[in-house]
Amino acid sequence: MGTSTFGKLKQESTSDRIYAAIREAIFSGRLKTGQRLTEIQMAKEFEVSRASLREALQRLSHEGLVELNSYKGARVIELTPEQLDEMLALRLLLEAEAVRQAKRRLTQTDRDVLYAIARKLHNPGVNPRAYPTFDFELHQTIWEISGNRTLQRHLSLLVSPLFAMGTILRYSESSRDRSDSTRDAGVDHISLVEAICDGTEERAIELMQRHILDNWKVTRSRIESFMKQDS
Amino acid sequence: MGTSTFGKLKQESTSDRIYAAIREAIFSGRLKTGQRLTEIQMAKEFEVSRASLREALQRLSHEGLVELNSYKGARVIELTPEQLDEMLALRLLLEAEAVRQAKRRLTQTDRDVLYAIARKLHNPGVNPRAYPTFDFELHQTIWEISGNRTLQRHLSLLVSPLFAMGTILRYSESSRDRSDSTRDAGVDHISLVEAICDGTEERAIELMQRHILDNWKVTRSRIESFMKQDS
DNA sequence: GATTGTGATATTGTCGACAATAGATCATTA
DNA sequence: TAATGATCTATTGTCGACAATATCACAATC
Repeated sequence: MGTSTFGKLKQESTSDRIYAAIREAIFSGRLKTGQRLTEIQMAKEFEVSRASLREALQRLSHEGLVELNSYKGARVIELTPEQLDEMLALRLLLEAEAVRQAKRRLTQTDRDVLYAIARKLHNPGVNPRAYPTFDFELHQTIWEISGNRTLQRHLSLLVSPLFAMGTILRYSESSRDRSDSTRDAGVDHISLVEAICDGTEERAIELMQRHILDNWKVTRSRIESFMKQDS
Repeated sequence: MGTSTFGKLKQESTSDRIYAAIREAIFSGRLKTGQRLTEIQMAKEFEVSRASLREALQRLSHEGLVELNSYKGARVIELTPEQLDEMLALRLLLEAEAVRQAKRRLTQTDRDVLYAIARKLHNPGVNPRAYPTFDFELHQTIWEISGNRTLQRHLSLLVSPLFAMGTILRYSESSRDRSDSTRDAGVDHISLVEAICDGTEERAIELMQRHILDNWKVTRSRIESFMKQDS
C-alpha cells in the first residue's frame, strides 16, 4: 500500500513539479475559478524561483487551464461543465480520425501491442488504481499508430487535462464510491481492439466513441457531485 | 468601412518579437530542419536575455515548430510537405465543425460582421498585401461565433503557423509571381458567407473546405518551388 | 458630484550570474 | 587497439535583483 511506485525513473524538472502541483490544486478545488495566481506568492509557497513558476504557468495557459495577460498576471480559467463537454466533443472527433488513420497503417506488431494492453486492462487481478494509466496508454498507442504527429499533439493537449482531472477526482472522492472505479470500462477493451484490428472502420469508431463516452459519464458524475459538495 | 479597430495597438513584449523572428527565420529557410538553437547564441544574436528567448522557444515548441529536450536544447522540427498536409487535413475537420456550430448560434449582428469582412475581401481596390489578414479575420470570426472556446484554441494553434508560413513565403517569392497573390481566393467570400448565413449546413461546409483547399494549393506550390530553389 | 491628473505600491517583464547536466576529450588499461 | 573511465567544456536549468507597467487611492478641477 504505502510503497507507491508513482515516481518515474526519468528525472522531472522543477517546472514539471510546479505544473503538476498547480494543475492538481485547480482540479481538486483548492484553487477556484478566477483565482488570481500571483507569481511571487506562488513561488514562495512552492519554494521555487519565479522562472520555473512562469514556465509552469505558460504550460497551463497553453493547455487552457489558466489565462495569462501581459503585466496583469495569471488567473484560473472558468471550466464549466459545458466547456468540459466541448472538450469531450472535440476529443470524440479527433479520436475517430485517429482510429481511421491507425486502421490504415496497422502492422502486425501494432496489433500485438494493442492486444497486450487490452489484456492488461481485462485482467481481473489488475490494480484498480492502474486502470486509467493503462487506458491512457491504449489511446496513446492508437494515436502513435496513426502516424499523424499533428493529431497526436492536439489529442495530448486535449486529453491530458481531462485525464488528470478524472484521476484527481477519483482519488479525492469519498471512499464509498471507490468500488466502481474498477468497472469504469463500459465497452470492454478487447472488443475495441478487435474492432480496430479486424472490424470495419465504422464499427471501430463506434466502439471507441462509446468507450470514451462511458468513461466520461463516470467522470462527469464525479465532477458534479464534487461541485455540489464544494458549494 | 468606418469600423475602426482600436485594440490592435497592444505593444508586444520582447518574447513576442523573438517568437515571431525565430518563426520567420524557420519559414524563410534561414533556420533549417534539425538546426540546433543554442540559447546563448540566439540571445546574443537578438540582443535579448535568455529568459525571453526561452519563453519564445517554449511557445514555438507548443506550436510544434521546435523540439525541446531537457538539458539538450531546442531543435527546429522537421516540417515535411506530408506533415503540412496532415495539419491541413485536421484544419478541414475542425473548420467544418466550427461552421456547423457557428450556424446554430448565428445572430443578426454576426451576419453583418461576416458580410462586412467578405465585402472588404471582395472590394477590388483592396491592398493585395492585406488579403491574408482579412481572410484570417473571417475565419477567426467564424470560430468566435461558434462559441466553442476549445475549438478556437485548437484552430488558432493549428492555423497560426500555416498562415504565417503562407504570408512569409508570399513576401519572399520572386516578384514575377506577385500578381496572382490578389486572386488566391478561389471560392469567393461572399458566396461562402451567404452559405454560412442562409445555406444548408452541407453547402456551407463544402464551400469552406473548398475555400481552404484552394488557398492551400497556392501556398503549397509556393512551398515546393521554395524548397526546389533552396536545394 | 463626476472626471481627470498624480503619486504610491504591488506585480510582472527582463536581465545577468550561478548550479546541474550532457557530450566530448583524453588518458588508462586489458 | 578497443574498451573504459575520469575530466573538461559547453549548454541548459534555476535563482535573485532590477526595470517597466498596471492598479489603486487621493487630490485637484470643472
